[in-house]
Amino acid sequence: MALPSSTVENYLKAIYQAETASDDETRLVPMGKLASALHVVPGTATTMVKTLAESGLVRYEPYAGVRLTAAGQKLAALVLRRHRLMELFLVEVVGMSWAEVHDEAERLEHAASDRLIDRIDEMLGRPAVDPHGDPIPDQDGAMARPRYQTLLTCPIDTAVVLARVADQDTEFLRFLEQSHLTPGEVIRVETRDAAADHVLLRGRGDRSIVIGMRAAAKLLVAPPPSA
Amino acid sequence: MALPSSTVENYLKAIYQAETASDDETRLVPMGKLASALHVVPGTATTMVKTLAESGLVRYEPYAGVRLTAAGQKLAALVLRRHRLMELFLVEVVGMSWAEVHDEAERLEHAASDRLIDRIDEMLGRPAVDPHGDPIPDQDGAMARPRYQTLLTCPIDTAVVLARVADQDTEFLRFLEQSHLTPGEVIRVETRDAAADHVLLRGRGDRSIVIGMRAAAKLLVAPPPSA
DNA sequence: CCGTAGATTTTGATAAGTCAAAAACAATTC
DNA sequence: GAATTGTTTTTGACTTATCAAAATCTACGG
Repeated sequence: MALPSSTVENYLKAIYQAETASDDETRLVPMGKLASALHVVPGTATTMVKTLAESGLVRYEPYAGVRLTAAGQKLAALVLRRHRLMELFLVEVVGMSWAEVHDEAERLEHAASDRLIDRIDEMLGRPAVDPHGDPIPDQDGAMARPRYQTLLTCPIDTAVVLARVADQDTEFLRFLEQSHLTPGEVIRVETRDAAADHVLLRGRGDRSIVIGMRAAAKLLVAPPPSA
Repeated sequence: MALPSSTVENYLKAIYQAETASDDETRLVPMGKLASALHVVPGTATTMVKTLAESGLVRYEPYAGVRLTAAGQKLAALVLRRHRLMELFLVEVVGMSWAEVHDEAERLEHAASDRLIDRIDEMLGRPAVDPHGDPIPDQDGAMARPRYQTLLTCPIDTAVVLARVADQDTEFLRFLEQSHLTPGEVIRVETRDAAADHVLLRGRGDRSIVIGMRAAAKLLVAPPPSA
């Protein structure tokens, strides 16, 4: 089979991410979701998904949605691998900002050869996660899938380690960077106020930070290593 | 004007390189040359060149050929800049082989942002030439254009410095690498034999190397620095 | 100046992606 | 269970880039 175009790669990646972002991962990804993730009109997504189904990369159920096959999952994971290794490389080696590497990697992931990616993997010491804490699949597409709590669900007044940021928006990442809310930081939730839609954090140097609940849900945390 | 597609970038680059490779740079590049450089049929090149002409990037004279306008030249030079900086980066920072970076850069040059390219330029200390000795244009598209002799034209039995290799074929480059015929090496032409179509060189460690005249013409040399 | 060889242009098709808008469907709500 | 609302699919069209093959042009030799 011919190598997938970057359009195909982007569809597979989007389906993969929609599947894993869902509460119930066995649910089909609806066309509307997929279309808006890819910034195309729904009809375009339908057409493309039908051709992906013919290639055996997805299973498509009309009016219901789409799901990756095993082959599609593997390909999607390898795209994510390229993307995440590239992001980490751009941060660690090239010295680009945490906040801006996503868009760059979004294009480079389709241009880099497997050889280059493996070389980067080696240079970085076969890392497990990218700069946002997203896990990096291995050459076979296998990837650790730790289940984290979020700042909305973790215990109050207990130290936790920020493990992963589930958003790639440049402005949001810049804000987090300035607030020292990057993976590895130890923080504590002091209060949550559903009515006010906010979460009050105590961060590095006892700095206090208030973020909205939507933002808090995007910050994934783990118990501190020594606890 | 919208950003040029990578196809447009490749056409401009090919025209640029055909122009500068020509003895008389004022001559138009014929369609056949351009088409074969890009691995397309001549009719495709004609069609594309006409649309480039409408964008003001080339001047096209039917049945005669094509030439870059000032705007086209600048764009082409910036593509070469991206390509050559990327090649040097892949060799110096990523540790890829001299012989294999060309194809990789061929794809990455269309995906890398100006920001990334400038960062790479800075990391490498604003280098003047790429790993093959090809000059690197600056941000404005300006580039030094030294005129070198070749191993066919340089004086016999005189030390010269290998300055540039005018060929990107991986196999050829691998051969040169193994023969220590890379930019910077000091070598000497011992004999040339037109009938036998060969040139006898004395390279590093007095190693003697015989290459054909076609290959010799691709090795550009300069007088040694201290001579 | 005529004919021909070789290059170039034209013409008609094709493939990949995409959109706009009409048609069809699913799922509620009354 | 019929109507309405919101998705989804279909249809027809468009863009970019390409090829195959026919038509045309240029330049050269006689």
